[in-house]
Amino acid sequence: MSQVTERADRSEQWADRAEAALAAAGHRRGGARRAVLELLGGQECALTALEIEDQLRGGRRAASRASIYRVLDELEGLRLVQRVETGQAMVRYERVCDAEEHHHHLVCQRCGIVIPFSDPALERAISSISERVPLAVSEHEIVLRGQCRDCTAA
Amino acid sequence: MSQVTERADRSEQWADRAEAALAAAGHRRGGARRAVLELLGGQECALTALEIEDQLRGGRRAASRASIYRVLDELEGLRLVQRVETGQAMVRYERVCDAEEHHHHLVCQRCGIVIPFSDPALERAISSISERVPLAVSEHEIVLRGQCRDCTAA
DNA sequence: TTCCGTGCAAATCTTTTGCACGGTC
DNA sequence: GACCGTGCAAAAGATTTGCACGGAA
Repeated sequence: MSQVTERADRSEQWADRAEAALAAAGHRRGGARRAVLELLGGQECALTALEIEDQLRGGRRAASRASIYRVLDELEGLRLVQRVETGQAMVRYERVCDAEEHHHHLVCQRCGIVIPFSDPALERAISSISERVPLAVSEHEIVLRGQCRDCTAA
Repeated sequence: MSQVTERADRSEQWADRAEAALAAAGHRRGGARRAVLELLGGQECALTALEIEDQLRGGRRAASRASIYRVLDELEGLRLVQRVETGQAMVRYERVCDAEEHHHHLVCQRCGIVIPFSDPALERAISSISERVPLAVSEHEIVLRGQCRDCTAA
């Protein structure tokens, strides 16, 4: 099976799993939500609410901005989606996935591009800290900022 | 010299150094800016613009919200202040200090309290990553979220 | 005297909310 | 048929901007 197909499968998996979780939580189905789920499922990294709105208007089924925020909020509550604070004007959202896909973000301060990265040693350091800190840690977020290669070249 | 006095000195140092940097960058003096500098200099951790406004109105010299945002923006540009994205509604700001005071943040998702922490192993992991990543890293930010002891007890 | 820093008020922009309609269960 | 999800429009809230005045250089 090709990598592309694998990814498509995994995306569908996530959207389906999310819809099942929503149903289990007592939610009904709806077009706007399904569209957001499918879009997020196919994304590797974080999108803003406005990017989601644009992409949905461009393809699939359009959804109103209010519905997008509502869906994202529900999904965040169920831990299916997480917010990413890139330090730009808007909050970004991405699907929560299994440990092996867990990642953090690089943000270019010039062009704003967001690039995912992951590092096992970093995760170990975080776990270790989490045990020694006066807080029951349930999640962590790491952002590295700087200038990306394209912007450095330009 | 007592710890308290040391801290007071360090705060003044920061405010003075910041004012010098501002002057070097061609800025004139001003009351609102001085008030913000003195307040931030005396803080160990990050404040929101609105918290700054409240504290200034309570003591020292009051400053308008617009001026506070303008001052924070200037200071951020000069790398004297850094934004902290705690994932709450508002951005927080804190003074940038020397390496030994460099820290990150714990955020309670229930009560919103922000607690600083630091960890050398974590910094090493970050430095190591910074060299291997497709971005010229100039800063990093780490936030651990969870529930603080008070909220767990309550 | 020139120009910048400040305050006030208005504008901007993201995110949230109230309400009515239509679809899901 | 009851209730929830959705869209629209208005509201809310943080941050930014335009403008005029007073103080710093």
